[in-house]
Amino acid sequence: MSVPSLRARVRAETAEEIRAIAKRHLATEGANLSLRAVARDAGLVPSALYRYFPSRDALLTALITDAYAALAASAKAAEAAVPRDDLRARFLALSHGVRSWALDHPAEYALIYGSPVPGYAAPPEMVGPASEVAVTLIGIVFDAAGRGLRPTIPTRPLPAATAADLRRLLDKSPGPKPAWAEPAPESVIAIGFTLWTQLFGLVTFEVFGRLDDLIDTRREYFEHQILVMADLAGLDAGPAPGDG
Amino acid sequence: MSVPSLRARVRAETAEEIRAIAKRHLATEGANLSLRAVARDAGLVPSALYRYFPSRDALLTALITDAYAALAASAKAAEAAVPRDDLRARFLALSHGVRSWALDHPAEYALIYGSPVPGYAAPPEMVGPASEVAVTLIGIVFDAAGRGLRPTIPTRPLPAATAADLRRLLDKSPGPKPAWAEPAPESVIAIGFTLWTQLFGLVTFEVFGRLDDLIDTRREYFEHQILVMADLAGLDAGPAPGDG
DNA sequence: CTCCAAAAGAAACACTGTCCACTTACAGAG
DNA sequence: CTCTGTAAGTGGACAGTGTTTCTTTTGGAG
Repeated sequence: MSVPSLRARVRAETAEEIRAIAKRHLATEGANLSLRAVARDAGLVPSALYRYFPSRDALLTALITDAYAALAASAKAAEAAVPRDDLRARFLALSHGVRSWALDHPAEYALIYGSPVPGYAAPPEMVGPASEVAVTLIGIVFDAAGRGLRPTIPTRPLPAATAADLRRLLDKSPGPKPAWAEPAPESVIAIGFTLWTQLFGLVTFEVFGRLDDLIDTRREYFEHQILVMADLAGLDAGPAPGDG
Repeated sequence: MSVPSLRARVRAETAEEIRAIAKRHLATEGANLSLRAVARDAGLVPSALYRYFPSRDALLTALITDAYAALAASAKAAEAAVPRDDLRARFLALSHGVRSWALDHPAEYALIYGSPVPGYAAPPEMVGPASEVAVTLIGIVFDAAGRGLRPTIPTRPLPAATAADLRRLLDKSPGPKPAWAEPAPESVIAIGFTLWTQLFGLVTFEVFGRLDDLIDTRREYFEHQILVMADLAGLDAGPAPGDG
């Protein structure tokens, strides 16, 4: 079992090629992915595809997994390339990372952030990849809170029930707990959710054409709206370089 | 031509029944609407349906039009039931109107705010119904600006190009122009777009299941996030009643 | 070399949207 | 009233789909 057999390797290769072809079809044809068409392009008979994916939905699921991973990779790479002190720049980079991947892969983006597919229920192992961007974003607002940055708006008190929801979420998540007491971590998460919603709202509107005939300067508009949210959350540049 | 002929009346009736059946199918089956299944339920042979809708996409378009109208009706009715002085309550009512309709009609909501259908391009006569909610929302922030309400955050200057976009939009829109000079109407529109994006971002996340296992107290969470945006925009209750 | 299991193929089934030729039924003209 | 043109509805076909079953080929292990 040390080295995978030739059969196993060529099998993995074929599966990978099928995924690639399916992604190409998705990009050109749109959401209606035809199993038979990708089989044709793969030089296979339709039923042969069932040796690799038990159903069309399974192939779709594989593409969804890949899409989540690729989106998160784009977003996290952009965010990681920025000095960690500069909270505002980290949020901006993360946002642009999400947006640019989405614009480059609109069909795949629609697959993960568009209408849920009818009978499809996300397998439990998908919640990780699916929430990577949100987790990274929450990490930024947590860092900000840890550094004493405060929202520019007086923090609106959370409804008690929702605060309990968010606290439960915090307790369930791994990693060290926040060390500060003020503001309450729940309200920091709530602000993170605000940014998260706005970020994907902006991207979804742009990718799905809701800005057509309204906004021509897409990138400027996006950046402006993101910066407004950074203002709202009180995300600010860190101390001048050479301070630590 | 004064009174429609019997043939015309029964024809309109049949078309309406087809739409109703299609909506029922949409609600139960999800997005994959089968023309043949609709025809079966209507007691018709599949090809007979083509006397009423030239294609499946045309039927879909009819449903989309209805959905836009119904959503706008729900939102505007809720908004209109609130004293016009109370900008915050108007925004809150509009938001709840959008949310409750979306939750009651998730499949129809997905049709209009989910992934765009592959080959489909919205006909020009759809831009009106499609933007009714946004127009109403912009109306609220305009009213607020006219009454001297200001965002709680210092207004971030718009990028010049985007400001031009928004000004063009304002010039193109009918109705009286805003009478105040400060803040610039463009930045008021920009704030309206912020609220618009957040509103539909919140609703879409909830309807599409992105809040599953995260937030149980959906309504409280939604209202909190909406109120945060009202805070941001500086929407406030009007003067005490009996002031005008 | 033999044998077995994996991979690929062939064919069928039940669907789908769409088109075409044909029949039926009705509204209006003479 | 009859005649006629048009609209509505029927039946059948076509190409395409996802999926299953059975069969054939083929590659690797003993």
